[in-house]
Amino acid sequence: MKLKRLGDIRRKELRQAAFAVLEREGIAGATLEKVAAHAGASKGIVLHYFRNKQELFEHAMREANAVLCNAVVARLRQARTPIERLDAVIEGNFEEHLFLPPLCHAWLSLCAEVPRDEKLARIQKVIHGRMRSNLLSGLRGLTSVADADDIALGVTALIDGLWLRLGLQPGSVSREQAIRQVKGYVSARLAGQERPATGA
Amino acid sequence: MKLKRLGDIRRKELRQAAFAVLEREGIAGATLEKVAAHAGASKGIVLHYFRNKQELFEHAMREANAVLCNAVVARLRQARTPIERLDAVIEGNFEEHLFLPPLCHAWLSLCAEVPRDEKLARIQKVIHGRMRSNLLSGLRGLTSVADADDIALGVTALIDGLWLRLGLQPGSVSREQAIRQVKGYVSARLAGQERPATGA
DNA sequence: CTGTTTATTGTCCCATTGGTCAATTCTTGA
DNA sequence: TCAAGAATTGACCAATGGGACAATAAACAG
Repeated sequence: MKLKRLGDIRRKELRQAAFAVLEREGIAGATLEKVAAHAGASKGIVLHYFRNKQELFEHAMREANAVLCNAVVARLRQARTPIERLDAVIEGNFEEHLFLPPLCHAWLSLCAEVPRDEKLARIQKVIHGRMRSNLLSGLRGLTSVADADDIALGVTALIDGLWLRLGLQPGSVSREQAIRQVKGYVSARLAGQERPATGA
Repeated sequence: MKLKRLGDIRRKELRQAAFAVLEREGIAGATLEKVAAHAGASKGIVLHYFRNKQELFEHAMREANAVLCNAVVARLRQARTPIERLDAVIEGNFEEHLFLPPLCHAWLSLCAEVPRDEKLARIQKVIHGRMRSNLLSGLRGLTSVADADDIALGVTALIDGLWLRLGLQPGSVSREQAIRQVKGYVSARLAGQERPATGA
């Protein structure tokens, strides 16, 4: 196994520090100085490893996403049936050590900047695309293509919404509640797909 | 009808300007100067009517919420049956002139500050509480209390999630799609309530 | 008409911030 | 051992932002 170059280590430390500061301070309060302090370094070092503030936080978003993504992928690897794959995605998105208010706060701050940062937008798009395709890998075979698409959209929205709720009112949604909620949604949709929806 | 005092007019102009700036610039880029410029006034006037920046944006959030709330209330007034009340809430939350990316962007920026602003948190809580109670006014009578609570949580989360999607990828969700999605959710949950959910 | 309150502006101030840079220390390969 | 390159720091800078304030203009009450 190849040893890590010092630069890579620093970069990782710094983007983690950036994310940590984001959790506490939000995008407006997340300054280079604070990030440096949190990493136990000087401001200069931050700009030595990242061209500018934007780039730093773009990497912070990638980092955070990778963590969440790994949780899902790990579960996905052990899933055999479509239902198991579905559950893997759902449960992975609410893993105990991830489904926490601070993480959500940081994520929210980054999402709020998406409209003004092309790179962030691209990252966001990739993230969402992967979540969607993970879901579809389970939903195919359980229902028609059109319904699968529709349900996948619903599930992603529901998951995002539950995360948001956690961030806005910590404690109002438990991990178990969230999982039950999403699973309930999926099973209800799958069971009722042949019935038309309510009124216009 | 009593004439409005000048102060009230100014205050309204300013908090609307604040919201408009928020749409474009996000919380980090929304400066007093820009708000003043957008309202065609000087920075001084902003701090004449609002104690500080925080207070200004708190009022901006109240303002924006009132608009969205009115849309729902107007529809709610014409609803007679529980189903109609439910649809009123759902459709009101995706009204054509409201379900727009810029509005969502501003909303996101404000939500991202909730964890660091007690007042914003309170406002958010009230908003969510009202949405929930509006939903429950429809759901009661259609299902048990426990299920109503559960479905109400799901609906609010789903609505939030769809808004988020709109903000992060404008054009990826249409108003009609969103409405269909939420209505489909409700009807599926109501139809399948006697059936247990999928695996653990 | 006049004194008082209210609205509004522009200026000033100080703290902060992102970013640059030269100087210094640390690594490391030859 | 030593020179070249990388890492790291701290000083510095220009720009900006929030907020205070005094001065002026407008509205208004008596």
